[in-house]
Amino acid sequence: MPELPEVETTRRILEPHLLGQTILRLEHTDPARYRRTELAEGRKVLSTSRRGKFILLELEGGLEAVIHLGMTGGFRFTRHRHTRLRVRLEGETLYYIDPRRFGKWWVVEKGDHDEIGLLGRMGPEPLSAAFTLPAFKQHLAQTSRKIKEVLLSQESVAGVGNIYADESLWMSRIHPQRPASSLKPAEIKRLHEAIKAVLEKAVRVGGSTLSDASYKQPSGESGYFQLEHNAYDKTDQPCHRPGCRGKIRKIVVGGRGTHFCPNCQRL
DNA sequence: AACGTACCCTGCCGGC
DNA sequence: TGCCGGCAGGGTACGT
Repeated sequence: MPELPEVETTRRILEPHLLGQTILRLEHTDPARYRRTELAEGRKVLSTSRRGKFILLELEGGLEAVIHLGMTGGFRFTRHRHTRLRVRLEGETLYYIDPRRFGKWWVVEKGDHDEIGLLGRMGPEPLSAAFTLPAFKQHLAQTSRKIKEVLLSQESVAGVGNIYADESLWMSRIHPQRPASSLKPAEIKRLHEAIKAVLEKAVRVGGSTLSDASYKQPSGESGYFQLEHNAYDKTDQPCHRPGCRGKIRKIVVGGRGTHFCPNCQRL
């Protein structure tokens, strides 16, 4: 589900439930996926943050819980059939759900991310000042990989997944299969701005809840960005760009379903 | 370095 | 109605 806007929405909703609270127990039966969670027990949550698609909880005692939601991970405030882990707090229980079990938890010494390789090589946060046009330009110049694959790799910019890659490329009128190093300065500038605009808007409306509803906010409420999608999941529908007579097509890029307008996103 | 493929899992949808 | 293949927001580990 969860790309940057969904993860950030989740973090914002959880934060007031966690700050200053003691994690009494983290109950689960899968120590391979949810690692060293016993170290968090009995400790207070000092702060919450997000890096790309990871949620980070700073804990007492110099520890940190790192959570990746995978494809179908999320939280609920009430019991749920796909509960994989229960977070017992002083006054309530949070239910971590994950039907496909691609999500993972780690409890580590704060900042010790050796075990989580992606965290170490992840690019800048797209909604922070660290995501500069010159740095983005330089990253893209270094590789001939397809631009969509580069966006999904997390290494040039953090937190962009399949939906927001398609939406950003549509907005900037760039074909998903263009070699990254072939993008012209004006195109990179459009893409840089599109990534920020798309993610900002999506965060503002609580992310995307698709028809299968695998992502919802912890209360069960939907996000609303799916109403603003222009490419993702719009196969065969007319392109929304004013004056464009194209029709959204679906292809496979980097093994992922990819939606784009062949008329205004040319190879 | 750049691809391709398989894999980790479960649920849902469309076609037959 | 029922079965079955295909597909899904992510990421890793292989091979060539």
